[in-house]
Amino acid sequence: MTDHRPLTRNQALVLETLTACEEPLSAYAILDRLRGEGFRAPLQVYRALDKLLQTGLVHRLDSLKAFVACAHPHEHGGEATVAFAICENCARVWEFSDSTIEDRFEAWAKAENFLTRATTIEISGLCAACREAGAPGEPGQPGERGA
Amino acid sequence: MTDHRPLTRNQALVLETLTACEEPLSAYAILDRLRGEGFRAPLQVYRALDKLLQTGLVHRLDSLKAFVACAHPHEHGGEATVAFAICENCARVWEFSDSTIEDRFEAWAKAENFLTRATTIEISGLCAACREAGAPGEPGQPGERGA
DNA sequence: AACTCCGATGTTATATCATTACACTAATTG
DNA sequence: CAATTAGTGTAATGATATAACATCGGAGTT
Repeated sequence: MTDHRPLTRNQALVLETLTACEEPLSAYAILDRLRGEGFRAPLQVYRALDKLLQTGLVHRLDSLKAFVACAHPHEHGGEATVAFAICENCARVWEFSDSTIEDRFEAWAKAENFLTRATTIEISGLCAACREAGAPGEPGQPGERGA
Repeated sequence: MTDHRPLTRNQALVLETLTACEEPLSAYAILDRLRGEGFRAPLQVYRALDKLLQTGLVHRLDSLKAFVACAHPHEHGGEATVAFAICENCARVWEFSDSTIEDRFEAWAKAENFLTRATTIEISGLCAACREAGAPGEPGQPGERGA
């Protein structure tokens, strides 16, 4: 299924850009970072992303309209169900999977005779570091949104 | 948290539009359906949607960039975690929740000290009726994507 | 009533995200 | 070499969402 032809220059550049960045990047943010490499139009980015998404090397975060390099590209060939936790303060992303959760979704699908094609799970909130630092949104933290 | 002031005219119109429709609607589709009621600009829709999303009467489906009326508006005040199954063929949406799944997410969050604010779960695939009808995408079905 | 606050509204313009259409290149394979 | 297939470059456009600004109207004052 996942055809493993080598990455083209554009695909490699886009993947490198995402891998080098801690945070998700929008397609246009990727474009801006690659202008020095000759990128000029959004399509150059979107086309590379299409391929990288197909092969599971990159994920799209719908809730952010942004893209991240896969944290575990070797582990799944784009098959497994993955959940993302996204810090609203620092924008970092944690990628994890849970077989119990997968089982429950499968059970629901079986009961409803629903044929699952793709599952998107995104959790927004505050990561541990940002909570400690008293990032906005943490209840009980002084000095924020007082009025 | 969920303040229950009555809906304004614009909010009520947007909610009625979504409730009357079996499928999710984009903001611009809602706008078009409400031009007869005097709607002229996207903001009129987006502002009503903001309120309806806050109160949990409407959900946004990130994967479709579209909005649906909540199927169980009385049950949760916008608090519970809900999963959506979306048929790629007929566009209908099933809304369900599963306490085991919620528990697993909570367990992950606790272990990582992550403060969850919102959870988005969207499953794309084919519903039972569309599978039976041989909708595109169903493997083993004759007459589709032969070449 | 006059005053103030706040949420909602109407309108224009603009920002952001994504795709269509078309012409062309390069590698693969019969 | 012809045919096929993926990829590329460019311009134009479509689709989704928000910013900025002026105004309105109800609720609670004083």
